[in-house]
Amino acid sequence: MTNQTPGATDALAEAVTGADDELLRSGRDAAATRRALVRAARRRFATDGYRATTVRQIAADAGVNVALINRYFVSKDGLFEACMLRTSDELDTRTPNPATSIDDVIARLVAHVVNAPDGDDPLQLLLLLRSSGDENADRIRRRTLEHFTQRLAAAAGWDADDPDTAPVLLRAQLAIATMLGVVMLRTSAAVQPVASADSDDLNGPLGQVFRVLLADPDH
Amino acid sequence: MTNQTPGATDALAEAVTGADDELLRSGRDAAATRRALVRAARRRFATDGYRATTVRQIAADAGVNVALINRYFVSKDGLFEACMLRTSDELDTRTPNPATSIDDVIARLVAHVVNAPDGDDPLQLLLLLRSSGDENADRIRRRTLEHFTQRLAAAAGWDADDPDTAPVLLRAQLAIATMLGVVMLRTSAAVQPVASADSDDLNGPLGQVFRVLLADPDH
DNA sequence: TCGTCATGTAAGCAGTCGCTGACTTGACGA
DNA sequence: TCGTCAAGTCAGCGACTGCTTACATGACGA
Repeated sequence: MTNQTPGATDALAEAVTGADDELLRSGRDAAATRRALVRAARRRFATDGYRATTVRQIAADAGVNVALINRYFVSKDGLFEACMLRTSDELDTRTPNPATSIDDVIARLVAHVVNAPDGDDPLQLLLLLRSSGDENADRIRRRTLEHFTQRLAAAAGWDADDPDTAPVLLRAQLAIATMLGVVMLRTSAAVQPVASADSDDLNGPLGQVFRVLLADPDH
Repeated sequence: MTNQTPGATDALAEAVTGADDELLRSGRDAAATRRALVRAARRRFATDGYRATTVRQIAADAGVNVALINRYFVSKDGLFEACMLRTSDELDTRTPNPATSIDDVIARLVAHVVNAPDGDDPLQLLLLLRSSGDENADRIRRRTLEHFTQRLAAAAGWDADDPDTAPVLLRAQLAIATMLGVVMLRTSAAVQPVASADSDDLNGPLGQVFRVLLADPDH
């Protein structure tokens, strides 16, 4: 089962990096096609889930022929994996570094839940809760979440060499769980009142939760 | 599109109430068959999601012929709807009443997340995050979550006539979001360390979160 | 001008899905 | 003993799924 389609070997790496384009207008640009597919797929996978999303939908959203999904990403699973890597990458570049204050970290977490610079960022968080059943994609997902946990713990000012680092990681992960749960209720279930709550409504209580979980009492 | 199959009109109501049976041994008992189907379906829907679950899987799990799903629940969506109602019912009977202390309420919430009396209770919580795409089932889901929010707020000792009841409901909903997020990370993604954390590990931090969200400062 | 190859297209295959309709089986009262 | 009907079985239908294959198109160097 070696890779026979030309350009498919590095397709994943290429599609993961680089900025998103709008819907493809004219073809004959493989890189742009791959980006358009990943962009469309991430939206669909995040909102509808893996199984409910069809490759024909994704292709139509991207304005691209269906067969190109298999050409560039080998399979639907391959495209899903590329989406995971892309989200993992974005999460990495956006987590605040340890230099920032705890209040700033918390503020950015809340902002991440409410809305984000490019519009559909909370949805991308949901991708971390979707499973394709593919073992490889699931491993990436798990690794991304655990990596995010460590970076968040570090950003909160915790030392990785701390003897009791395990409970610290657990606390950071509970904060992530809260984020994911809130985004779920807001977008997937549209439950009131949290679905229509704005930044002002959420800042207080969410900030308290994150502070309880992440703030070092010694700070 | 009126109901033509005998017994299908009250099938939903009957299947929702009553205790679960084990896998069906010998047939000729419509009520038991319905219960076995709902029981098997709830497990599958909660763990694998709606689309990834096939009616043949459910029927096999229940030890029942596939066609009976359509006979008793009209459609796959109908069975899903019955599962929702069932979960809604269980959630209602299990939420503590306002008489209990806030500490007791919090302890029960944590227990709900970690594990439950009958074994797979946290999984049933996940059903509230699954969507079938069917409008009716989604409405039940939303209503169940909002009802659960109100009962939790009441159990925490908040007055429904409180002038600022909206932020109270929001706080209760954030607690529910945290529960759902944690269960998601534990069961669906199997992310460490939260996935292997036991009651002792979770009691402290989760209790703090729930207390911050639910505890009335005037109490 | 022509050969080459990356890029994109069109049609369809094999499999699975939810669901249906005609059938059999069994319990039970007259 | 037999008629009746709920309960359950069985084979298969139409639609849709992911994916493949054969082919068309355009850019570009020799």
